[in-house]
Amino acid sequence: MRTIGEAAKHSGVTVETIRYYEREGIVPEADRHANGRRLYDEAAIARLRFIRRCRDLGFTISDISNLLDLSGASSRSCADVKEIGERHLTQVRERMVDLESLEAALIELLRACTENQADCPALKQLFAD
Amino acid sequence: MRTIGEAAKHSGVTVETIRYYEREGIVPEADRHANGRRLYDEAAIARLRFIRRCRDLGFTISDISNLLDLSGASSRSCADVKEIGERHLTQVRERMVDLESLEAALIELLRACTENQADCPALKQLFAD
DNA sequence: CTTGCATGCTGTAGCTGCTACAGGATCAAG
DNA sequence: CTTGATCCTGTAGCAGCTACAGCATGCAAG
Repeated sequence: MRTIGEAAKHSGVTVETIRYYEREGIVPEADRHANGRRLYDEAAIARLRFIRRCRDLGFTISDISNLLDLSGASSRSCADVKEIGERHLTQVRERMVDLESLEAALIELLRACTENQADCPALKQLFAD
Repeated sequence: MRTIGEAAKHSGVTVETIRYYEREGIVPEADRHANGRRLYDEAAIARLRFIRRCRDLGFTISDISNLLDLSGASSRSCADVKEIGERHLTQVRERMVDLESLEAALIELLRACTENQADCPALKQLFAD
């Protein structure tokens, strides 16, 4: 059984964030030592690491809660995981498309804005009726 | 001089958001009618429209404040605008790169996860040491 | 045995950029 | 005069943490 600091090191989740996850019910309440300090076994640390990886993959906390539930359930879990993952993948791709049009718009905005002119064409465009 | 509702319609910024911008000092305090209601002239509405367009381009409120300041200043403003714009463009491109590796990681994660198996390979991978 | 630093605890406020009320006043039309 | 739209202020909520304050405890060095 490890302290919260060690759990943080082994999971890649900060101490503050671990406590936040517990407060929000994203992970179950940790066991406590007689002195009141939290204690983490390997399963609890694996759960934190799992959350960390999911966050790195951009999943929402809500999705992660569902994934954690599925990891407990046995039946159909692979299909459900796949569904959550593909929905997220779709959202990632939508964001990429958004960023591409953003990029194009920014390039277009700054195109005319090359000289050290007082009357900036970019500002003019943004202020136009 | 228009009411806040009309300013909202003409600028594309909602009534609530206009009040929020004022509260936060992002736009100057609006003039008031004798009855206490806010009044907006064309310049104020153009400012709101400007903010709206900048937000659509993904600029932060902090950048937008700077851009608004520059639109008042005369000297060097085009070079400064260009700098803010290009810094933002760089960030947009960084986010695109991030999303691309996210996409790749998600595809890889879900690759093995095709069958309706009970022991989901994706979950297994996320839980691994 | 003491000193002092690291770590732990709870509780609360802040970040970004809004959005959504509650609870009331006022206006404009029928 | 009534009704419904619009306005006002003030406050709380969203996501997902992060950063304290203010205190208690543990552990190693001297």
